[in-house]
Amino acid sequence: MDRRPTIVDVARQAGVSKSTVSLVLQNSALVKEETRQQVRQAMADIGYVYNRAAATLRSANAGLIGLVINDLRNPFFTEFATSLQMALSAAGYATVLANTDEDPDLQGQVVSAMLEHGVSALIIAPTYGQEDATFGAISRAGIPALQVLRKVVPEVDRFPFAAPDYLAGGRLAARHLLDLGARRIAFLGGLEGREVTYQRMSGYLAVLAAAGLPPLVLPGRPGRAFGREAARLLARSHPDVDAVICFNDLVALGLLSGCAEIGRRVGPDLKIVGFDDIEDCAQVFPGLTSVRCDIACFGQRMAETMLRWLRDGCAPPPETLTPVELIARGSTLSR
Amino acid sequence: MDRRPTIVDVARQAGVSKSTVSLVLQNSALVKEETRQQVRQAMADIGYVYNRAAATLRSANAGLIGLVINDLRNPFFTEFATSLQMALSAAGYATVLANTDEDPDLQGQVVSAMLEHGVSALIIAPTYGQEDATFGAISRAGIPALQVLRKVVPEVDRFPFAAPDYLAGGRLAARHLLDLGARRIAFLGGLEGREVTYQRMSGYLAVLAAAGLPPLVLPGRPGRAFGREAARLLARSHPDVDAVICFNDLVALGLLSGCAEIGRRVGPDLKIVGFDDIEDCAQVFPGLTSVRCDIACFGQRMAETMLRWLRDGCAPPPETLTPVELIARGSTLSR
DNA sequence: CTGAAAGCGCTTACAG
DNA sequence: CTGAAAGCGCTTACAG
Repeated sequence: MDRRPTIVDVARQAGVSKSTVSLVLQNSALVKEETRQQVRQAMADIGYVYNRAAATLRSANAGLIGLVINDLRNPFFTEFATSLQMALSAAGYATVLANTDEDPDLQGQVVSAMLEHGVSALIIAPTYGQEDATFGAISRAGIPALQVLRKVVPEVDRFPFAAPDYLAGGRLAARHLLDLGARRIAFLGGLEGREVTYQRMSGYLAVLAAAGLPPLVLPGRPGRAFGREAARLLARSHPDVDAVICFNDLVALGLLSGCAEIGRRVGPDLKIVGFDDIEDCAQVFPGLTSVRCDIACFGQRMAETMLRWLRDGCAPPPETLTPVELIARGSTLSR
Repeated sequence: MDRRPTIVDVARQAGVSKSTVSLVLQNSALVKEETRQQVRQAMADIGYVYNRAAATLRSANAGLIGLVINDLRNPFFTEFATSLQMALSAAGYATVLANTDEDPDLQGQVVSAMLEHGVSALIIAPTYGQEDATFGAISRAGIPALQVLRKVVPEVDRFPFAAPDYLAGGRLAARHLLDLGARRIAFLGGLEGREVTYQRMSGYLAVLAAAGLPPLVLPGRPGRAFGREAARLLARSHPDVDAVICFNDLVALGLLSGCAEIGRRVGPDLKIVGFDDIEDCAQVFPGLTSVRCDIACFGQRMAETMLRWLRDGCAPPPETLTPVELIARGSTLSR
């Protein structure tokens, strides 16, 4: 047997027609149990492998879902992608994954490639820029698509949006610090002009305004390197700052390292809150207080949402915000 | 236009036959430049999207490569998967990715699913267990497949193996510590019975044996949590240990946290070397000395290797070990 | 250089 | 419940 066996080979082996084999493949209730057994046995005997390309061509369902991620190296997104992929896999869908590295051109390319491959749906943690090119192409393809974690196009009826409730998270973080007696609270990291930065910052701004305290916003790249440098910057240029809310955990973890480096005590001297609650937060010392988005759960939830949309035609609500909670750890203890 | 346009529609629009359109799609030199332009224009005009499923059915090349990873949450593997995917994407291949979470059953499942999807090739960072089920299926499908980072089946002619030179890495780490005056060096982490654990340990064992020093091996799960606990274990049960080589960076970073927690000075009191050199190593304080595997480069290299195999039929050598180097940082400084 | 025809391996109505 | 036939959108020889 040098070529791959087809349903015709299976049919011959089992002594039925190829239509019957096809029905068995689809778990149709039309086929008698005994026949089903025979067919399955025949498949096993000749080593049949289902050819999805052929099935796709006829029925226009590839069983393939595209997952596009703006920064897959960030553990927050890794966890998201992993939990989503595993949930889809359990439901019989394979995941085509691409990292766009915050590059809009790359994003356009990979989305086109996925559409050519006939993905049945797309879940996209988008990057900013060239939104029309990317989402226009998806729109023309007419497949279900979810924008997650960042809203980059306003058409949430066509492209429903879901994310953790960043605003509430920022509020929780700010209140936590106020309750602990902090009086000069900064917001650190996140690129200026990005909607997601503003989202994560706005709860903080609201709480400070309500308390009659002035905000201090120090934008920066959302990675460890910036956080680490910021430790020096804070000590030198803003010695009055007694607490910091970071754009994400990477910035916060960098800041933690930076404080260790310059010998500033995290907790008593400077309280630090991260955002996302990636796994590292619980493992570093002192532990990093963070806003838990439960991204693994969020990933599973997005998988279910998409499966429901695909299977029952039941589109999700235009906007979904999932709850967040504050996890207090050593980085905000006073001693 | 409610159905997706096909090459027939493009042909009609451009006033040529559908064969010609197909040739244009394949960038065939047979088509006159002027005709090519017309056809491309027609595609753009009617919003044509290439249907790869149809092409695959006829020509048996899906332009899809499967990537199977045993632990995608570990930044080492994330970086590997990301760099590989991006290199494949640049070459026009889409990547189907799955995390197996070290579960052999899951691995069998996702590999089957990928074969059904007609992946042209497979790159697999395998888990231990049920090797025959997984690799038997790949073998029957007859597609090129690479086992990377771990060798789990001995048939390296059929499944070429590539990984960083772990043995050399262990040797570098041990020599580095001996040169710095360490006299009681432990090897920490890695599950017993796994080939990869032995690989990473063997350079250490060889160097210690040559120096006439007794080894101390403390196996454990390859994550931060184990490393952190190990700080206590070492201080209590093995106070004479003055240096540690860790199975991977996660263990080492956990150990770093654990030492901070119990107030043990990393460097002067205890020297620590990690393995992999993930990005965090340079960002923590003190910086973590580690064995650099340059996994991003390794990922790109594997992409090229596979592309050459696929395009030129040029199979890689049965075993490839890529060089590693020791990156010294604060965690092995004496003060 | 271009066109007409067959065929890849399935699914889908439609008869029986 | 099962079978014969058409067709999904391409590619691939084969003529011209």
